[in-house]
Amino acid sequence: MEYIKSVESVFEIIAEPNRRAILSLLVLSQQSVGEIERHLRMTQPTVSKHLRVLRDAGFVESTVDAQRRLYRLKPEPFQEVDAWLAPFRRFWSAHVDALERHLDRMDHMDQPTPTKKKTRNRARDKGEKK
Amino acid sequence: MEYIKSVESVFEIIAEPNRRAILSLLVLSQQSVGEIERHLRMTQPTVSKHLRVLRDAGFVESTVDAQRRLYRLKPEPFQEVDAWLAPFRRFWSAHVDALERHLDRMDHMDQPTPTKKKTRNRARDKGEKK
DNA sequence: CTCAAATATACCTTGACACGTATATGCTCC
DNA sequence: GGAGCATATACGTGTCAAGGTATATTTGAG
Repeated sequence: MEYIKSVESVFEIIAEPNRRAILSLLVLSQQSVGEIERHLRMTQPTVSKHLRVLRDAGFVESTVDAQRRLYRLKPEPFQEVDAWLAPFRRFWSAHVDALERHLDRMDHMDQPTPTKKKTRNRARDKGEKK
Repeated sequence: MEYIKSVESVFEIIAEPNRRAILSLLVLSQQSVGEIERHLRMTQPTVSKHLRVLRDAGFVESTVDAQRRLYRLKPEPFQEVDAWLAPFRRFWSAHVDALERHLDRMDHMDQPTPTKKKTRNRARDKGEKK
């Protein structure tokens, strides 16, 4: 009966690490399946399947070049992510401002530590692993 | 052997629709578990479990208020998503610009329409930050 | 100390999905 | 038209996460 596959949300698409890797590669320039395969060390079927998902979700499109297919990014889904992020961005920028003010105040207190002025190491916070 | 649960990426966290709903609710104001439960029509264990995941991932933090726990957002993980999006943002804004140039050219072809010159709706523009 | 309310966790079941191997389809060149 | 490369799909398998129900934990009230 083939139910409509129900377009999964863009978030489920980018939740997969290999798909994010493909997208990050394609942002540099368009690539063929084989090139992606070699760059990312994935098997060919895996690449093809992820590309299928990405194409169905509108993240990429392809053109035919002889036997190759060249894949390139499409902007819309990224804008969707960005749009979702917008309300939170307003929220967090307030926080960052507060944090920076706080840290600036700390800078004046003491600490001759060789902390490179501008390069506050954020990035992580909880003790994640790697 | 209990492998380390390996902090899952922020993308896997926000891939879950209920979790995105919780986040969207919390961006308005902090909420107790019960309030979230009622607003979103989810069972209490489901809410608690998602909050646990969100807390472990650093998306939220909680404070105790009598028997209630009040949950509120934390900004860091959102910034992580935003950072990932950055390269693509450069990419897609180029596309939007191209589209705008295209549309501007169309404007000149005919149409004495009083199209407000400068105000093509750009929505994004990334360079926010007052 | 006991009860009740609010929240957290345990256990189980189910379904989705990512991967690998094998195979099908498509395109080019001879 | 057949050989060979590039890409797509089918199928079987294992893993893992999400939800439900039941229960534990914490806190406040009396």
